[in-house]
Amino acid sequence: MAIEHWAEEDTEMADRTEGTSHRPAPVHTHPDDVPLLTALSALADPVRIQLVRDLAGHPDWALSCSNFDVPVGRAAKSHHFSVLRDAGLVEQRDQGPKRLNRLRREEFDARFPGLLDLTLRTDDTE
Amino acid sequence: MAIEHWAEEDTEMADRTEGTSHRPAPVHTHPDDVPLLTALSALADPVRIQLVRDLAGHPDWALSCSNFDVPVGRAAKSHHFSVLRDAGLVEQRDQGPKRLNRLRREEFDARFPGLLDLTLRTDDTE
DNA sequence: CCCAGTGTTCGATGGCCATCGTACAGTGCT
DNA sequence: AGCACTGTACGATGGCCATCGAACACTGGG
Repeated sequence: MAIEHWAEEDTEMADRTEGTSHRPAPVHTHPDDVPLLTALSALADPVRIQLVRDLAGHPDWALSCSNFDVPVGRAAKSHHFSVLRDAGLVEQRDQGPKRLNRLRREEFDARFPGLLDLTLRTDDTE
Repeated sequence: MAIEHWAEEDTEMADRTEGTSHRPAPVHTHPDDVPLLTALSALADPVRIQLVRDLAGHPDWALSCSNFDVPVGRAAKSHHFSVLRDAGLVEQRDQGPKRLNRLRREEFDARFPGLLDLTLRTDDTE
């Protein structure tokens, strides 16, 4: 299960409609291949929760990584997106120099029913 | 929100200046007072997941701490139960030298709908 | 009263992880 | 070409946390 249909390789050339990328494509993990512990660990971080929530508040592919307003530097932010990809929470697509993001709502919810909704709608009163 | 109703009764000793128990009662946190991040962090640990699952497989108050078969020493186990208490996942009650446990299913589920069920029934394929 | 069983606390340790700064690599624009 | 922008890779660092061993505290029973 969980077929990665992404296969993009550093093909030397050929003009493509939109795909000619000499840049390593982001590695994705399908939610079906994600252990529960990985999913929980991914969401057990304040910055990543904020990223997910922010992402949920915008249309798919609307936000590039730099558009997220989190109190960490670029390096850490990049790391967090990597974690979110590995947890099957985020899908990324390159467009120009930017890396657009999409929350994998349905796929993730199919694997971990309710977890994403919980993360999005729980009001953190403390 | 979250009233702790602690009226443990059965101690015979009439003379109670303040609980004849000479042992510090376990400190509990009601799920309503638990931030999402705390709940997720509590469950983002393999040993604690195992504890919760094991607990769910037995009737309330059926298991004392030593009855759980996890690959850690007593000290670490005690620490894990402390974390679970702070996350509103476990309630403990002293009986003799033992400390009996109960999974706070309904209260926790009311605060984080689906999270506990998810933890209990997700099959970890890897 | 001692003892065995149970659980907590303490200090120490090792490892993992979030973060930073910097350097580097692609991309598009002028 | 050069440049600004975007994101990643790398090494280092600091902190948090899971774990252990040992010491301690409480309980009930012989």
